[in-house]
Amino acid sequence: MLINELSKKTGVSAHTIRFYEKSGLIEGKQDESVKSNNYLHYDDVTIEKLEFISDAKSVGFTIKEIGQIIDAWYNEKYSKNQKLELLDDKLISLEQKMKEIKAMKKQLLQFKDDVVNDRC
Amino acid sequence: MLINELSKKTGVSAHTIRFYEKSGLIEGKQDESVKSNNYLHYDDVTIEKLEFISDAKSVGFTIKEIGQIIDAWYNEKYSKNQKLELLDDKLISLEQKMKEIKAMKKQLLQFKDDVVNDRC
DNA sequence: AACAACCTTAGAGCATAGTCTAAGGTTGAT
DNA sequence: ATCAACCTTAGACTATGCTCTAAGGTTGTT
Repeated sequence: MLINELSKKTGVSAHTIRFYEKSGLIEGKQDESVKSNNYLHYDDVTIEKLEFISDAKSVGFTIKEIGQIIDAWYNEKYSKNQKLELLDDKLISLEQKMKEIKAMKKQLLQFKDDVVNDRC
Repeated sequence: MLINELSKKTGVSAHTIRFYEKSGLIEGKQDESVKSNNYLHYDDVTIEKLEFISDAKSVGFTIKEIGQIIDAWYNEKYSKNQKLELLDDKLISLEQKMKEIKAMKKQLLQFKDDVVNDRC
C-alpha cells in the first residue's frame, strides 16, 4: 500500500509517517518493476510498527529508543544477546516508571487528603 | 535563601529554577526591607516544589500540568471542588499510564520470547 | 490532453523544556 | 577602592517530535 492508505489505516498522518521513515523507524520499499516513479510501498508489518510506535510513545520512550526496540525485534542489526540485553534494559526502565507513577499516585492522594481536610 | 543556595540544595540549576519561575511553578520573594537590589529569596516550600516538579516530570506531566497541580495544592486560585477535580483527573491519567506500561511490558516480554525462540 | 488525486523532496515553522551568554548591578571581604 | 562572587534581565540557542508548505512529478479517468 502507498502512504495515504497506510495513513488512513493507522490514523498516523503521512507527514508523521515520513518523519518516522526519516528517523529510521519504518521503511517503505520501491516497486523494482516500476521505474517511472519513486513511490514507496508499505506492508502490514509497517502497520504493526506504527501501532507499536504509538504505544511506545505513550509510555515515554523516545524515537531513538523506539528505533532500538524495533531493531531488536525486526532486524538482524544486533546479535541475539544484544537484543535480549536491550529489551531487558527497556523492561527495567518500565519497572522504574511504574515505581515513579505509584509514588506520584500516593503523593496526589496525599494532596487530595490535605485539600479535603483544609490543610492547604 | 538565594537562588544559588536553592540550586545547590536541590540539584536544579539556577537557569532551570528561573525557567520554572517564569513558567509560574515557583515564586521567590523580594526582601521588602532591602531596596538596593531585586534579589529573590526562596523558602523551604520551594525546595519541596522543586522536588515535586522533578518527580512529576518523570511520570510525564508537562510543565503546565505540574503548575496546575502545584496550584491545586499551594494556592487559593481554585475552589476546593476544582482542586479535587483536578487531582482526580491527574490520578486517572496515572492509572492510564500504568495500564499502558503494563501492556508495553507484556509486549516487550513477547519480543524477548520471540528473540529467544528465533521467531524474528 | 486535461484534470483530480495522488506521490516525492527540501526545508521552514512550531511547541516544549530547557540551557547558555551577555551585559550590567550588588555584596562582602580585604 | 577593588575584587571575587554573587545577583538580575533579555534574549539567543538547542534538542525533540512533530507539522506544514512549496515546488514539482505521476497516475488514472474522462
